[in-house]
Amino acid sequence: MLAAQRHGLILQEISRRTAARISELADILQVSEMTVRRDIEVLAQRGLLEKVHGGATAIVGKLNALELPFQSKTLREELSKDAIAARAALEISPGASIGLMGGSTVFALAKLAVTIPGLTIVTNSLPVSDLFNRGGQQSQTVILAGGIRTPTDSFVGDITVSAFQTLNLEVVFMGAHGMDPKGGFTTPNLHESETNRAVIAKARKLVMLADQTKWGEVGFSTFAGLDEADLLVTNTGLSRSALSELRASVKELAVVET
Amino acid sequence: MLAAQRHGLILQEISRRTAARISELADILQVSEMTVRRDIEVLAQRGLLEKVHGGATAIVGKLNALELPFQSKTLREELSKDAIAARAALEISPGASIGLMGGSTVFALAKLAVTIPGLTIVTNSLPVSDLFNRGGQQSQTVILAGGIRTPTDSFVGDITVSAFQTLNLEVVFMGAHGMDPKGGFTTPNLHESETNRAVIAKARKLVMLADQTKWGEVGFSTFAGLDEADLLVTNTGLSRSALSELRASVKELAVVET
DNA sequence: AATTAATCGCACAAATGTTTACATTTGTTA
DNA sequence: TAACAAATGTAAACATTTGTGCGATTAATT
Repeated sequence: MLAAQRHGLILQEISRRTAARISELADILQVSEMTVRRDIEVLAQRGLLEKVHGGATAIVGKLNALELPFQSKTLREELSKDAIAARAALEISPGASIGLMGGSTVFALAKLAVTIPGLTIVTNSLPVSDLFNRGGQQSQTVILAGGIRTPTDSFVGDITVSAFQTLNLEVVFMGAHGMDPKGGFTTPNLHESETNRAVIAKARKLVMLADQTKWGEVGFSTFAGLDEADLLVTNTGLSRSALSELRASVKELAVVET
Repeated sequence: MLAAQRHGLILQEISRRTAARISELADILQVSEMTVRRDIEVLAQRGLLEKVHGGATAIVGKLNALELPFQSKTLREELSKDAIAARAALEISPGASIGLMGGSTVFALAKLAVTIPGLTIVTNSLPVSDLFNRGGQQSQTVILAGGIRTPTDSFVGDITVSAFQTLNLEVVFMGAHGMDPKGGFTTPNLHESETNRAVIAKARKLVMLADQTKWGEVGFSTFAGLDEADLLVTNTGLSRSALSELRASVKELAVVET
């Protein structure tokens, strides 16, 4: 891995979690602590993070407060999400009206969408709203569908649903906690599930985003069958049988390299 | 956990509760009391909190400015808002359904409302939602009315309005940028004005909050006449003639000492 | 006022993190 | 591919942070 890549990943990790310790970063990046120290040294020199005893933190005044939406999980997963998001972004044409539902994978897509001009975005995710609010284009319109707030700063419930129902979206992008031939797309949160179902019923085209770790997972509540996805974007790492099951179920399948 | 992270958490806790004792913090942070002492020592050195026997307290003006969303203009205005909010809070009974519209004065009220149990709160203000999200009670329900986001992190527009229209609120609390016998209650933001108008039309009881600096100000758009307020809470400092004009217009007038 | 309880802060040891200097690996160029 | 430069890893000396025990100090209670 290139030093520049490492630098990027360190910044990403720090901005995501507001802080990280040397040992963690060394472990994640599979390099020695000394190398991480040197990386942090130069990044601190450039004012991109702050070096503290034991690790590094995001710069207080900068975008740290905004960038902490989704915590934990591994960097590897993060890379998968980014790859999936990149493929999904091809489905967004400038000037389109799109829906972005809450979740970390869709958030990765949102990061790419901020540069696309003329979009009308409807989302139930506060992190997504924050993202466009901070870095979006003048030509974009962002509507946050309100409602009841979940621990992950998404909004769900009747109010949320009715906001989506007023608006006609060309594409809706959605993540899932689980993806299974029998269980379909699932989530552990019942309210989120209801909200998703209502949005799907209204959507003209549904693009599901789910990395290979979701396969075989069945959450508490199903909000869609596999066959309801007009396009499923996932990444390599699924077994041959899983792929053929998916290919048979979803209308279109895209598998990206991680 | 990094020392820097601990410092952040301590400040957060202090700002939320205005004070905390060493033993509590040590328990929360899972470190020894001595470590908390040392942390508090450096934070006090930096002027971020005040060290007292038994723990630490927030510094009156300073910490609020860092954590809270609305820039403190003068200290006097801040105190006025708090006094007005205290009076307005009397209109909230436990278990009530209330509306809290965006604005710094209403936010001051929201800070008091977090301790009232059983409330159902509908707001178009992200800062208010954040406030309850962080410090609210289990028994409270908070609904954020989504829509288009303004620079002050309120939401406005059709979506916002329809969220309010679904719900029946006992009282709605609202601020204004201007208050004038001819101009009525005004704001410089047209969309905000439209949203306010729609909410007022639905509200059973309207409580307006406006300090004396608002008197005579006429913003771009009027959203209500003075006579539409069921209760106006303001503070001392208005002229005799202003008071008599207000008394004649609004249904009920409360003037608080600053 | 006397007594009790809680809190404070010092000193030291243990654990953790940093730095320096040098060895090793990896990449680049003639 | 030899020679060199750059990047990375290793290890020992050094510095910082943290926890603990304990007497001194402050608040609370009788």
